Formats: sequence, structure tokens, C-alpha cells
Amino acid sequence: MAEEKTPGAGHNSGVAGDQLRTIVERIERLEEEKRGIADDIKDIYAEAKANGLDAKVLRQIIQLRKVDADKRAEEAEKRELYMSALDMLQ
Amino acid sequence: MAEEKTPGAGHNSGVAGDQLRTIVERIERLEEEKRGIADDIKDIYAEAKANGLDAKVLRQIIQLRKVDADKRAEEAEKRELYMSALDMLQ
Amino acid sequence: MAEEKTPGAGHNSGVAGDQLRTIVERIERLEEEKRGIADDIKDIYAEAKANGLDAKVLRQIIQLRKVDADKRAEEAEKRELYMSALDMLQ
Amino acid sequence: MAEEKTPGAGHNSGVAGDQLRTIVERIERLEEEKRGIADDIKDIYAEAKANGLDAKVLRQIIQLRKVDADKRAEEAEKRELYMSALDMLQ
DNA sequence: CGGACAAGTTTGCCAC
DNA sequence: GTGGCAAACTTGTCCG
Repeated sequence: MAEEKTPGAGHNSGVAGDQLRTIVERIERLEEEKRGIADDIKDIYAEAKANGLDAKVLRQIIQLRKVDADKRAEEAEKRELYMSALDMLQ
Repeated sequence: MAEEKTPGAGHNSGVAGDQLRTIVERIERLEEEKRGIADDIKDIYAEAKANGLDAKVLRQIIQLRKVDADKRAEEAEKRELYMSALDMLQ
Repeated sequence: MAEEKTPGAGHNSGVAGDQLRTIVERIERLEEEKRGIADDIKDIYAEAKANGLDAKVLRQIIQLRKVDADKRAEEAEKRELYMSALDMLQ
Repeated sequence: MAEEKTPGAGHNSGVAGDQLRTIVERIERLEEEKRGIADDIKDIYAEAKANGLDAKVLRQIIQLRKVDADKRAEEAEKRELYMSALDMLQ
């Protein structure tokens, strides 16, 4: 409704209204996307349940894989550290 | 009880491994996207702060707009409820 | 490491047993009360049904009134938000 | 606002408005009490944390005691069953 | 790091 | 008794 087409014509004096509005819209857009993805995930769980899978177990599996992935990432990071240390010793 | 769709196809006994793997991968893919979007949002807040905007106020503005949208949704929901309550009371 | 506040006072070593017991008992007492109230509510629904009222409609009515109350609370909260947002924007 | 002092004078025809209102108010009163107790419990957890206790461990302890109590209740129930069976055999 | 906020998980209830 | 729905509780995340 209250469109602010003309910068400087409103009561905003300290901040650029256009910039503010752009930022707000970008964030809102992204949050909507995020919500959409969360819904998609829920749908997949529902579909899995409909196919006879146990959602709870499914969540556990994904959690386990996430932990494993984190550990692997940690190890890779450590490898990087070692490598750079070796570089410095060369 | 547990029907064997793919007997002898591997060490899996109760569930179709392919289906399970597909589902897990789809969920993991979506969760990664979700994390990426959350990161994008954080980036925008950081950028806004760098441009002299107060992140706290920004969040409040977005919260206000969300509250407004929620209220509108709530009213729609309430209308639905009234309708069904009236139906049941005849 | 763990400081001994009451040495020799029993097998407890890190925490004051009396305080812990008191807290646990207070919580359990309150949870029991809560359960009792939930039971009372169920009883009223049962009684209402026995008197020919439709429990589902009853729940909807209570839900409607709750939604209204929530909306009023939401508006108050929104007013607060506006005030603080305006304060921060000066 | 919309007071229904005179039964039969309004648009309600099938149910007694007074009875309905009484029931709704009783339930709402009880739900408010329930919420109040839940808040009290939260306060105790906060207080415990302020005193250096770990709320998570506290919850686990209470959960354990609850399980034990349930088991004891189960055993008592079984005893009752045995007793009545013995009575019938006497 | 500690509290506030949101997300996810669990639990209880009702209908079938 | 089971499965879906809604509410409660718990967990994780993010900011200050």
C-alpha cells in the first residue's frame, strides 16, 4: 500500500529508504525460500512414511551421516593444517 | 509382514536400499540448501551493518511485517473455524 | 577441582543434596498438579459430551477465544515493537 | 460484551447457552492454571540453573524417578490383580 | 557464555 | 489399536 517511490519525499531522513526496503525484501524473500525448503523436507518425510519407512529412524540416519561428515571435515581441516605446517618447514 | 521387493539383491533385508538412499540424499540435499540460504541471510545482515544499519532494528522491522502477515493469516483461519463451528451447530 | 562445601556430610560430593532434593520435589509436586488439572479438563469435556455437547465444537470455540486473546496480545507486543524501533531510529 | 442473561431469548435454540458458557469458562480457567504451573516449573529450573545446577541433568533425574514411579505403580497394579485372583480362588 | 529465539522432536488425544 | 493432528517439551542457534 504505502509505496515510497520518491526518495527523500517521505519522513525518512537518516537512512536511505530504498536501501532499507531492498534489504528487507531480500531477507524476506530468502526466509520464504527457507520455509519452502523446510516444507519440502517435511513432505519427503511424509512420503517416506507413506512408503512404510520409519521417519524417526530416517532422522537418526541423517543425523549419523551428518556427524560422520563433520568428523571427516574436521580431519580434512587437520590435514590442511599439517600440510601448511610442512610447507613452512620445507 | 515385511514384503521382500528385491530378494537377494544385497545385504538389505527389510527395506529397498535404493529407495532409502534416494530419500536420504534428497533430504540431505535440501538441508544443505536450507543451510546455504541461512548463510545468505546472515550475509545480508552483515552487509547491512557494514552500511551503517542497525541489525536489531532491521530484525524488528521484519518481525513487524511478519506479525502483520500472520495476523492476516490468522483471520482467514478464524473465518474457516467459524464456518465449520456454525456448520456443526447447524 | 570440585570444591567440597559439605565435607563428610554423606556420599554427595559436588552438590548440596538437600537443595537438589528440594528442587526435585518442588518440580515433581508441580508436575503432579499440572497432570491433575489436565485430568480435570478431560473430565469437563467428558461431562459436556454426556450432556449432549459436541466436544469438537467446544474445542473450536475455546480455540477461537484463544486466537482472539492472542491477537490482542500480539497487538500490544506490536505496539511495543514500534516504540522500540522508533526509539532506535531516533 | 454480548451477555446472554435470558435463556431462550437469543438465537441459540438447541443448547443451553448458560451451560455452554459455564463449561467454556471452567475449561479456560483450568487451562490458565495449567499454564501458570508450567511457568512456575520453568522458574524453578531457572532458579536451579542460577544456583549452579545443570537443568538438563535435573530433567533427566526427574524423568528417571518418573519411570521408577511408573514401574512401582505397575507392580502395585499387578499385586492388586493377584490379590483379587486369590480372592476368587479362595 | 548466557539468555532469547526458532527448529525439531516427542507426547497425548481424537477419530476411524 | 493405529495413525494423523495438535500441543508441549527439548534441543540447537544466534546475538550481545
